[in-house]
Amino acid sequence: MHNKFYVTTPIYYVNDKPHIGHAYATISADVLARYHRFLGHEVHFLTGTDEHGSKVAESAAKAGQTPQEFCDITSGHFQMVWDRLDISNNDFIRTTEERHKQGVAFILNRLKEVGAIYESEYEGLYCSGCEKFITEKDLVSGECPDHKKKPELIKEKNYFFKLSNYLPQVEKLIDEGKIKVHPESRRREVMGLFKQELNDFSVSREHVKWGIPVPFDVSQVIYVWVDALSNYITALGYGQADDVAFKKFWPADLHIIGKDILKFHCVYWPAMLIAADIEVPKNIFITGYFTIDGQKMSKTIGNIIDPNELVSQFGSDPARYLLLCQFPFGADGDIKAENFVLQYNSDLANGIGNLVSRVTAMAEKYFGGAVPEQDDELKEPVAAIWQSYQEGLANFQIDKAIEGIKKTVTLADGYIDKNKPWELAKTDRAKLAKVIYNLSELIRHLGLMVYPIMPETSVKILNTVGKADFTNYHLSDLNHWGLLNPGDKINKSEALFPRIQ
RNA sequence: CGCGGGGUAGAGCAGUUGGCAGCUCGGCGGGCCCAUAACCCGCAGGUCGCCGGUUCGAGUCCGGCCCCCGCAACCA
Repeated sequence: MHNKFYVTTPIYYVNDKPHIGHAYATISADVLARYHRFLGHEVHFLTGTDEHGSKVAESAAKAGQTPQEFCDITSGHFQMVWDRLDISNNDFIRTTEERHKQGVAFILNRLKEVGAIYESEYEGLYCSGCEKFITEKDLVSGECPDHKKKPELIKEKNYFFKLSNYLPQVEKLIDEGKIKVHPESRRREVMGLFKQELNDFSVSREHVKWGIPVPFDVSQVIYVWVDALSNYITALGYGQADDVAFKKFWPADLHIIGKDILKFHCVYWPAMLIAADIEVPKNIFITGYFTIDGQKMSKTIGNIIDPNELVSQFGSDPARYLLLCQFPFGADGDIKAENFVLQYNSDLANGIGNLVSRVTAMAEKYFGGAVPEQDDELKEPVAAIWQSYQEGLANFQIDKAIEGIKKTVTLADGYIDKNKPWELAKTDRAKLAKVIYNLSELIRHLGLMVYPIMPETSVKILNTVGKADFTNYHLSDLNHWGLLNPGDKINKSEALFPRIQ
């Protein structure tokens, strides 16, 4: 079963609008999904929205909507932006869907049956104005700042998950690499968590109304983590009548997550799966965080960038590229909004776009748009680039793929400058034919490399050399040298990425 | 002393086992004229967060300190 690939993004909380952090995680998953499809693997790519909890209910009330109406609208924002970004997900799970509710109820029952869940009491400060528990830190001179009331100390009955029972097994799985946590620095962070106190966690709430009822106690609602994490299997049909997809695709080959939810995915989730006797995910990749102009992204600072704006300004492919090229996959990085224009112009317009334009223009000008005789002068360097490109993506290093694309462009520009085709046109037609062949074939490779990251551009590039129809091929059929044949038609490319300003 | 990540050129980042500090963008100067005023070559720019230690030699190893970030409001 090594030719399937199941990749997930976090499910995004609907109490927020999509921002570039969400987009970064989702685009990354999309790149890997597209790459694996291109390898010929059977890919299942899941994303979705997390829709329960008191915050959602509050926001809905503020907006004068029912929680479900509110969720429909905000979940729609995510679906729309993924559509605009050409995200190729196979499924979109919403935690308010019936299939998910069924699956979660099944899981909770199962955890109860195996004795992983026990009843206990949660004690906390409760504000009747907020209708929720608040912490001491929230208090202003002993009162709830929103309602100017003293919260009462109350106890509520809750169900808890016996995390401690499973911690040694989870630690062992991660230590032995059965669950691979990437990058390495994050793996160390997770191993550090086991040395600290990790408490059993509550899986239900009595006062929250907007949620999935606990199947064995309807006075309670299932609390966030069991609800949210389970999406990765409920979407595949786990706990439902039709679980074919679950049998086929689980365990996940890759969960992509943000660092804020590392503990839940690397500790709680495997523990729940072990308790329920379900296989654990193979890889968990923690993405870095953007800071903007050195500052953390936040609503209060107001520096949040809407991915829709990027698409409107640059188009879908460039938006994808610009987000991915900021820093190595897995690292944090700072960005400046003004840099997007600079990078667009240098990498895309001057780099990829201009190269395709100059090569196809020369092919047309010197050989009437037909591929001249074959040659393999650039065969070796291209093979080397492919190797690091593929090794990189096999380890989820999207930055290596981008590096390969840049190297290919640099190789081609340098090759043109070295050989000066405009001089060969006057002095040495035979040599010119070889140079143009090498460049045309190189463009074809560039088109293939670009595919996972910029799918539309890939087709445009491959169209110029008449090789855009690759639906029935795998990458391994296409990424070796010499597939362009003498006489193949080359079409002069229009500007792929018009310069901005 | 809670745990973990990080501080390297104007900006964003690489730096494997300690051995002449690199990449991309931006700036400056040259070249070219096929191409989207694009491309190629060269130059400038760094007390590698601070202090101390080990060493023939430290961005890298050790100790201490400062600052930023995540775990821990909203949130990938």
